[in-house]
Amino acid sequence: MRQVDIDTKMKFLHGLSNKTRIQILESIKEDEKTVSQIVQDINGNQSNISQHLSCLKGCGLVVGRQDGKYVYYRVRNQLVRDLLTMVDVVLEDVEKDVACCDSHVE
Amino acid sequence: MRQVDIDTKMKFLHGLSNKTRIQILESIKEDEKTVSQIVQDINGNQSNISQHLSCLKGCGLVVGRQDGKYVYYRVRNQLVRDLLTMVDVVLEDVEKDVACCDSHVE
DNA sequence: TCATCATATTAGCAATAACTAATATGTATG
DNA sequence: CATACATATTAGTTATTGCTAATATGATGA
Repeated sequence: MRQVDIDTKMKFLHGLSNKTRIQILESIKEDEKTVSQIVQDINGNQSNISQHLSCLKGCGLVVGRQDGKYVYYRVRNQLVRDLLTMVDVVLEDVEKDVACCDSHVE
Repeated sequence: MRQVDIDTKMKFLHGLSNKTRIQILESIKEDEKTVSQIVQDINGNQSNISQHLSCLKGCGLVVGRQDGKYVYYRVRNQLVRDLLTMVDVVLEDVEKDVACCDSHVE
């Protein structure tokens, strides 16, 4: 396996480290949305969401396209979608594992 | 797909949001190590590494076992290992994608 | 071209997180 | 039971991040 540059990797993972950003990703995981739709969707602040979208774009997690006065954002591709799904799957597994097996260690 | 609690998810993802923690995970991805081995391995500070290990344990990403005066840490299980691998895979794909297709958008 | 609407950017403040040094806990061994 | 060593915890400081409000940019259409 090739070695991925750690700083590039951190920049990428940084995209997943904030609640609002995760909410955005969940919101647009299946279909693209305009900024204002996202703002409504997750009940956020326009400036804030815009900044987070810019961050997510910088991380490569989402892409945007302008259509008239709207900008539509979507998750970059299926692989990124798969990664998001995998996070949920692994988390669920870990939760189960912790519940049953870590009790005596705590 | 079941809806994962967002705050639980954030706690989990927080484990992946720091460079030192990622270095730790990479260091113990294949085989377990003691705290001091990890400290050496990534050239870190004992207190700092210990705190990060505690964080990673809290996130469910790693587990520790005491053996005499040593504590061995390892990545929790194969699924977590797979997730770490997947991050690298997706990142690599995104990098390639950005390099070839996002230039005119930047 | 002016007014309006969608989005982006900036600046300043508030909240979190990370780091270091010092100290505490706990395990082994003479 | 005293000493040494491995790890954990705490406290204080610094650095990073996120938020909000205000303003700027850029597109549309009267």
